[in-house]
Amino acid sequence: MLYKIELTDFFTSAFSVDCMIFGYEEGQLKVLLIERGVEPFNHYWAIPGDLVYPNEDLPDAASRILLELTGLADVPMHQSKSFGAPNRHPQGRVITISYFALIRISDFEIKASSWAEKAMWVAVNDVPQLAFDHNLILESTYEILKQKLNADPICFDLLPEKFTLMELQQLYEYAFNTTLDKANFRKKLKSIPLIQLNESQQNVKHRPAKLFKYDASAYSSEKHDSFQFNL
Amino acid sequence: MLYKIELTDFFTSAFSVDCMIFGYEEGQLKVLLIERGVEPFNHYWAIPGDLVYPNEDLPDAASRILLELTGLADVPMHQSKSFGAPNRHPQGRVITISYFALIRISDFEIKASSWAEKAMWVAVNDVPQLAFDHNLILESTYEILKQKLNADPICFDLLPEKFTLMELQQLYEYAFNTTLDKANFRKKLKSIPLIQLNESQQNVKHRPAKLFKYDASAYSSEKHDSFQFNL
DNA sequence: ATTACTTATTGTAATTCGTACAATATTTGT
DNA sequence: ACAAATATTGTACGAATTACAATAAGTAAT
Repeated sequence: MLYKIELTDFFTSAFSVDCMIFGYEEGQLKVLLIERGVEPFNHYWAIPGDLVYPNEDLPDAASRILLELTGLADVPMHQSKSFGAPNRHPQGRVITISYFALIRISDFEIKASSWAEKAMWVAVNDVPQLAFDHNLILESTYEILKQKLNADPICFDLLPEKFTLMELQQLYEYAFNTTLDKANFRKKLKSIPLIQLNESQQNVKHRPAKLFKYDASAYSSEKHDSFQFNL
Repeated sequence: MLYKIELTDFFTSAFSVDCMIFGYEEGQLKVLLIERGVEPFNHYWAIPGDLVYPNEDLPDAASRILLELTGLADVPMHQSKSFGAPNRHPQGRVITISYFALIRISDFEIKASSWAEKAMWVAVNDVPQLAFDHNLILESTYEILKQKLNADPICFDLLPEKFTLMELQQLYEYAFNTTLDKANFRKKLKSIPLIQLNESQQNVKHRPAKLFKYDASAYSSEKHDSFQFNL
């Protein structure tokens, strides 16, 4: 640098959090978007997010902002990545820390408020051009989600509490854009604690499938070596 | 909030990057630390890191700061996690984005400069109390490193260019604190493009092992399905 | 040169896991 | 009762994993 920078020159930035909320509905993975009602990017669709208060912790900010913009409360979020290109925000230097969560769409009611004009679930494969660098954030966070889907049994956060094995399989087929063998998929599930209920699918024109529940407490009481050494 | 916050109230924060540089030497995984020569936390050991210039991109800042403090240049870094507790920095609100890299210790010369009094390689299992929340950052980044070691062939960034299979095995045994069967370890390596050289270990009091090289270009020209579906 | 010693490297057998199908079972609707 | 549709289970084969054992190839002392 050619001139001396004072410490106070550094304290001229802001940061935001962006909350990518994933849900699964009608056989599609969807993400919750809002329509902005303020400048910049007025009337653009965007990932719900806003500036963090100067004294607010990041997870608290994520919860507050998600609630203010979309009405969603009590959604446990995970940190994703941070984005800090100098010109990503037209009003100044703003770094954003992105968070994500998986929820059951039917368990929540979304309601746009504050400066969000609308809130809507959009299929991840059908997302329009978004405000700021939000398309980049979305792509990047979707990759992280897929990694997690592969490593941890978080798929059950997306499905209804009672689900058929076929629904579970279709979620994976959709997320990874692949097809899986029914019989072999079920063999893989042997390692997961699923409880078969005495209930069946309703209103189908053929043999109904049994409904299952995921036994989260049984899973967490097992040991799960993360070490697999795949190279 | 009980009072109105102006937009300018948000632009009162700063952010930093912290660079966790991992190396492997004498059978130990080590991390590069500096001794601070400034307040706050004067004379504490710390992860090399500093405030980002208001117009600087994050990866550029990481490279600049690592060079200024430790003399390391041309080290490709990956983003780790971000830390933003409101009181993590005593002089104001500072969010830090942590980066990490793996290097061959012998390929670089470290030289403390700027406000770094010293720079030193420290075994990850022998790290003292650090400045700020750097112990937390270190633990968290070490976990991410282990994940990556398991998923990608990045172990070769830590080893010398020519290595024995036993050295490779010991790196994994050390990183994951486990023991592995020699014969079975080698079978796993069948899926990795290794080139056996016409050279052997030197100066050992027993049968010397053959030296190998990793063929990075062969690996990158192969297909590597990330989808494994472990649940 | 011969031999003991130490570690490198390869081999084997039993078992489990992954994969591609095929077969059977159970419900709906005619 | 029977066809239609999907659920669920089974089988067979090869690949991968695991726990050992056996062999090979150097060093160092006799």
